[in-house]
Amino acid sequence: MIDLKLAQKQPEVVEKALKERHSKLDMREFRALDERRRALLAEVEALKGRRNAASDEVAAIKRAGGDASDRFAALGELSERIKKLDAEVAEVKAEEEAWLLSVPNLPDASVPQGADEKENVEIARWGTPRAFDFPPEEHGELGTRLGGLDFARAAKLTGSRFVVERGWAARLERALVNFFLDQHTKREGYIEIAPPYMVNRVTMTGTGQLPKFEEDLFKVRDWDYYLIPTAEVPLTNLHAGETLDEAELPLAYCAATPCFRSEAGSAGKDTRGIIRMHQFTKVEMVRFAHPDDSMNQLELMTGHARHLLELLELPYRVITLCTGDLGFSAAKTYDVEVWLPSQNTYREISSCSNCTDFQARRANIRFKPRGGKAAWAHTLNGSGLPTGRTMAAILENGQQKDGSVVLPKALVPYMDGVEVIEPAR
RNA sequence: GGAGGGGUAGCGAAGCGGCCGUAACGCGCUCGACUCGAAAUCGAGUUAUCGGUGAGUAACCGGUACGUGGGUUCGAAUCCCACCCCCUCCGCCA
Repeated sequence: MIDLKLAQKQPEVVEKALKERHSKLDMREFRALDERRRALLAEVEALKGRRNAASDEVAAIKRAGGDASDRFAALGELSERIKKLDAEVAEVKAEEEAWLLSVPNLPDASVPQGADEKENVEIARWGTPRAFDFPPEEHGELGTRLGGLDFARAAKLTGSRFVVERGWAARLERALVNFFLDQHTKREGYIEIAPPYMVNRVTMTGTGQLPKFEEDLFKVRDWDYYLIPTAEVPLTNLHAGETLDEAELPLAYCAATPCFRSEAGSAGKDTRGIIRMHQFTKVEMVRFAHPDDSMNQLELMTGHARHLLELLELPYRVITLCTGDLGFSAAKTYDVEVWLPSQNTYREISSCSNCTDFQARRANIRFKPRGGKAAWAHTLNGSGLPTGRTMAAILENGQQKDGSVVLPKALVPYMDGVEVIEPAR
């Protein structure tokens, strides 16, 4: 949520941000609601002031042993008017709140201007895509041929956009989770969390998935619970409603969880392989930072995601999302894209964002300097990394002419010494 | 699922329908006194949020908040209803 005061006092700043993001929201709607709310509030507060004063008088009379019942009729009428006005204020306030909740975060000044993903800016590249002397096989086919991925049975069990992993693939999944978590917890100082995979509506609202993106979520029937689309949701909300000690910052968490996404609106996209599933496993990094330090923290955290790909010997590039392509909660986002030989292109494998105070304001996450006043903390999140897309990249980049796959050396200890996945015979 | 107890400031906790929300009391925290310094002791201070006036995140005036949402009442932390969470016990269960 953006700052109410900012919208009231510097509407031009919000207006500019909305324009940069190519949003259709109109500040005039907000202005009308805000003015109406304040007018109603002034009116009802004056009436309440009168009621309070009168109540004090009644109390004084009663204490003195007098009879104040002749005042009750007029006061009752006053209370009725207050009740009606209160209801009106609540209605307008709810509308105003809904409007504010639908406003995306303000892009950071360093974010490049642009309308859509075509105007994202590449800022770094690592590794060289391998030259193949045979046509590289797509990872879904490859994984199926090697007996690790089973889309047919997943479709039988559930439906499309699910996969069954068998043998080496299931083992590789577990190896990747352990490898990622070990890097984060042992080398980079993240605290490992095992959170709930279902959260309530308030939690989903805190990180910005609700109310706007309900159709992207799986909802639990008869409960106000949702399956998490990413561990960002429970991790960021860990400190919802809390005031952190400034000395604790930056605070870093990581978690490996399944992620559930309805993928509404992406019908027909990425239908092959395991790039876009309804369920996938991801290790997520979340950081709570001091406002003055959060942009440094974004660089640091993006570095953690990049380092994993370097250890896995997977070529990648990093892009800065332009204003038009930024996610709802983010002020600045780096996407890390891994090389996929079968598609002859880089595909997103990690998205690292600084949400500044946008989620903190929704979820009420603050920090307090010693002796100072509490302020909104900044929250950041990034993938580090999803197992599925990483597995896709490992399979495609490591494939050999003989149909086998050579695994990255860093994973061998996690695979009980297995270096190559051989075709079954 | 059943029975009972509870939810009030950073924490613990008191609170006969009006004199209790700048919320008793205790702890903590901040500042000061004492001290070479510290501890102990003593003194002072210490809720958040919204609206108005205002250049002001200063000051002043007012509103709101006792888990959440309703209700009763001239007036609710206090009475009634529903829901949420925590604790104890019972049942069921991986």
